[in-house]
Amino acid sequence: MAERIFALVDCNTFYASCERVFRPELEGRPIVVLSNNDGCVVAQSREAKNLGITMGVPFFKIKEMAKQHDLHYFSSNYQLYGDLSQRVMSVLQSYCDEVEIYSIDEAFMIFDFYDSSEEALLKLSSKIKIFVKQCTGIPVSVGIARTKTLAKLANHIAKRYTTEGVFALMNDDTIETWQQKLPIEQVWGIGYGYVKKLSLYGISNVWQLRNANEQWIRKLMGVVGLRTVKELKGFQCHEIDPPETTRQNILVSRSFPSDLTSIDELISAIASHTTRLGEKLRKYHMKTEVLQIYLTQNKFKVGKGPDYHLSGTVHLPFPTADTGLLVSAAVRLLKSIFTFNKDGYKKAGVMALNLLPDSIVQTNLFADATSEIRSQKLMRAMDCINLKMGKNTIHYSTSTHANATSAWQMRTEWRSPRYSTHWDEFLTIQVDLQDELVQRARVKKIS
DNA sequence: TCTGGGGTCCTAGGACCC
DNA sequence: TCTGGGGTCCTAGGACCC
Repeated sequence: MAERIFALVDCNTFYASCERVFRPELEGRPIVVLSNNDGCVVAQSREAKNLGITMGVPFFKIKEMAKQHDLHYFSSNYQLYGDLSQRVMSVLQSYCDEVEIYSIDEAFMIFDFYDSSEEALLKLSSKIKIFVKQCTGIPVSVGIARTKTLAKLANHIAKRYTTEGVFALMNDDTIETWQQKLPIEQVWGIGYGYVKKLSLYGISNVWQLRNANEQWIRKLMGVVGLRTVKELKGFQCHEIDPPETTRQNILVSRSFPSDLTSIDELISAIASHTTRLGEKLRKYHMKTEVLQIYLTQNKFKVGKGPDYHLSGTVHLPFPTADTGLLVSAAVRLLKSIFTFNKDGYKKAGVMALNLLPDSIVQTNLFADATSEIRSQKLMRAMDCINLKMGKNTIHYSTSTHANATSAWQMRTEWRSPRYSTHWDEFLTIQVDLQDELVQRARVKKIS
């Protein structure tokens, strides 16, 4: 039986790389990608990181710098990133059956049917790296180890400390050297809170964390933390998650460009979020029984005392993915929890809990079967039309409430074209054909 | 003027039941 | 009214991830 080895393939500065695929002249130049509303930086190219631009920094704070350093900035273009991500993943899947797509830009693979010498593993990784780049234009790094946590660490080393972009944390000496060298915040599962807590006990590098007393870790960080420590020692606690893992919750939330005080605006926003939620439910073939909504105040406004955080939950009479039913329930719920607050609300969210696959859902005893069928037909028709003609071509009027402006709608000023998913945004290359033909004719004559 | 969105897992505590 | 053990379900909140 071959040894089980994990590889983590991670795209380098993924969003920035996606933008570069279609703008190759930006190779080597600093790029950032902005969050919704063009609020803050969510992704930076290596060159932008070198300028000191960090994840999460508000865009207005670096606008001056952008001018000075010829920084290129983009609004997020999730359709483009999502499409390129799928292409990368399908290349990986051509190499092995066990691929866990962990996020939009990374995936775990199992290498157990290969020769498990370090040399062979590195060779294979390089091959994958080159092939992904050839097929998609996206550069990736590969980390290899016996546990997921170590593979993550190996990937970090591959990215930061090697020119090849592949690295194996397999033999004990290498593991010790790097664990001594790297700070604990590089470990998967150790975030800001634990870094602070652990530093109180003098634990700052990975080697110290790995050698900490397990019972003490269990008390301080729970079973999750204990698993992390065991994985750092090479004991495998995490498996590859099967691809059909179904999600448990679906959330749609957005911040608004400005604070909203009017309930009409909020109704319109909640209705629109709920519409998205319905689309997602149907896309995943799920229904929901429980709907939760929340409103939050602007956390950056100071001196406001306790956070205004309104939330409410409603149990639906039966599981559904019908936008009409969901919207009316959400709006009723909003009206019942809404309290006026002069500073307004900055963000609203709608969440579906207790998800059920639509195949096994029993229809409500009291609902007649025909209305269920009608609802399904209507939703299918709406989804089809909106897919073909564009988002919101057909929608419930609540989401464009009569008294509401569109003050809550998102800003995306600098979005690049959706090159690979929209017919009218394809990359066009202009070639003067006449000229080209004349040139060729000349060459022919001469030869 | 301008500060993201979407998830997971685990734990503690309260309500309620036998 | 008090006493005890054991269990389930739900919710809120804390930690993390990308």
